[in-house]
Amino acid sequence: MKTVTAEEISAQLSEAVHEHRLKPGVKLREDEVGEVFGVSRTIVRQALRNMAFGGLLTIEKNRGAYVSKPTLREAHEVFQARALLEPSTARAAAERTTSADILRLQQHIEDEHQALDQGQLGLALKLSGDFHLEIARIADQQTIEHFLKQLISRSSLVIALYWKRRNALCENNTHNSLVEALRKNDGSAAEDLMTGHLLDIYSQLDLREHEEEAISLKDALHLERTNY
Amino acid sequence: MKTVTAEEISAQLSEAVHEHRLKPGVKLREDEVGEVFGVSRTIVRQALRNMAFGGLLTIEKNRGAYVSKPTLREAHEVFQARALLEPSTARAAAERTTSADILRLQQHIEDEHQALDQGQLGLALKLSGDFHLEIARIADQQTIEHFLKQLISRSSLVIALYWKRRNALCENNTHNSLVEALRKNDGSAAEDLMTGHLLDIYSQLDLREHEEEAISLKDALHLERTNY
DNA sequence: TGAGCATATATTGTATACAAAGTAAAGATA
DNA sequence: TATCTTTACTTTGTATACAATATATGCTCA
Repeated sequence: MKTVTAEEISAQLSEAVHEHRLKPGVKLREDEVGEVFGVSRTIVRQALRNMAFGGLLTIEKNRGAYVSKPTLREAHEVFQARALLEPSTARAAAERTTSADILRLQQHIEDEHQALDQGQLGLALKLSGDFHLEIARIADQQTIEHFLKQLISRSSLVIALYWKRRNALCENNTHNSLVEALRKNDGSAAEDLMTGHLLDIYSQLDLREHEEEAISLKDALHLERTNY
Repeated sequence: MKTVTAEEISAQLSEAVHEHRLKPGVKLREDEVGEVFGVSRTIVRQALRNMAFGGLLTIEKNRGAYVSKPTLREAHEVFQARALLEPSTARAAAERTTSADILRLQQHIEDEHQALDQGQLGLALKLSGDFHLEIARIADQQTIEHFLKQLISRSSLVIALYWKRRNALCENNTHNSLVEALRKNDGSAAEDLMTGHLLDIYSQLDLREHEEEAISLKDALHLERTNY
């Protein structure tokens, strides 16, 4: 009988968050998670703490672990950080891309399209993120890849909260253009395309100030009462 | 009686690593650490895992936690990542720097000089790192600051392993110039100075291939015997 | 009723006990 | 003497028990 490690648990949970099967604000009880994976709370707690370190979960003392709800400020920061890391990484990748890499990237894009056609929005989102990670892998930059993994996960949370048009994930050719630039080993083009691509995503978010969410239902009802 | 948290332990251990009181390769036994801080292994393990996530420690299954020994490759990657993050951050900081910030930075530099004068190389190194973090704080970029914290810690490991001149930490005016650029809210200058500063540190590392370290003393003796 | 309080339950936090793996020391054999 | 094996010991890995805290439920009293 194979024993499940904390890393495997956090990987699976992260994937679920990334695919929006676990939405921001959802609580992850230690017992519950432990039962699902057949391990004790000891292991679960390791997994949850790891995820919290990457910003995917927020652990409130004595209250538990919740899927993070990035604030507007965090949303901005995540994309600002990506804007610093990814374009240069794309440039570096372009100079090292092999034909095997191209095949893999094209497969990625294909999978993504297929997921979209089948209405699996979450899966498509996950694959789209993996595409970006793949570029960091090609650039052979493990440290940046490590950071990017966290940023892309958090991007997924941002998208869950702030995406403008909920139902229409627009078809996008940028990934294809990027692959083409990589294939031609054109670093400058890859860098520029990545910069534009990130701005594109960023601009599709609704990052205006939202009215503060009601603290509780009770308070919300109070509010209504005073207003009428 | 105040109870010590995992975060406090990892903070203290990180500081010790940063100041080269704990050198690369040193093992941190759970019992030992727990005794020092007066907590059980449960808490210690949390602290150690957190540090491992940031790359400061390396945990080998069933063998324990060791202060990381960055490879040459990792050394390069750390400074490449810093080169992507820090210049832009310095620029952003310049546009938001207040006179209070300037005072704090100048205090930092003064403390650093004092530490150097007193021969406290480790402390000086730590303060120098904090200077860089302070700039990220001024830029008001928590996400980047979080990453930078990890990168700067790892830089300290890199310096411990690959610094060219062991005994002479050269006096350096770049930090002063940077403060001056920030004071004048001159973003371009700050960005350029930071770029140069990082290259400067980078160039003072001996990042050529070292001969592979002997696996063990025993093997080393074997080698000698066959050579003579 | 409804607010405040007391009790009960559920959930997380920490320490400890035991299991599993690694390490070192002593002894056996060639 | 050198290598291999066995044994004892040390250290880490995991589960569990208990403590502390938070949440929910029911009760009292205005």
